[in-house]
Amino acid sequence: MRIGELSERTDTSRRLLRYYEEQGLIVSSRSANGYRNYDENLVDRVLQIRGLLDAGLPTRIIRQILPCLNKPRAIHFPDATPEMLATLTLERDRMTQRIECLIRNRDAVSEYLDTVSGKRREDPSSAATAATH
DNA sequence: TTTCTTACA
DNA sequence: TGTAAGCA
Repeated sequence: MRIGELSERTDTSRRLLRYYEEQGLIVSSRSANGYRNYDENLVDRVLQIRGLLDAGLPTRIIRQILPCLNKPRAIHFPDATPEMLATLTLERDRMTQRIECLIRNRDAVSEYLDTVSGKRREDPSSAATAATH
């Protein structure tokens, strides 16, 4: 498929798709006219990349861990370099921190919402206590 | 019309 | 990342 279709199917701008390719996150072949040609499996790959990006991982990390995320369970001890395991562990822990922070903020927002909907205007300003990293 | 590259905001 | 220019 061409960039337009991949863009629509992944809800990602063409600009970003070209950027991901430039960063080595995805690959493509070229048609005679120079147009990029993407494989079907790139749809899921792009979606996963965006997920990782949303999780806060920088493209350089994604580039190095994407290959091991694709071939999970398989006992590929041979290519599991200690550096990679270290970065994966670090990133996982960062994700955990983000999740915990999100949970606190969500609960704070919920509390505020409950207070407001309950017509409890006693002290709305102190209802929600937002958490920071 | 769609995509391409390059470059600026 | 968006957008614009100038091609193909």
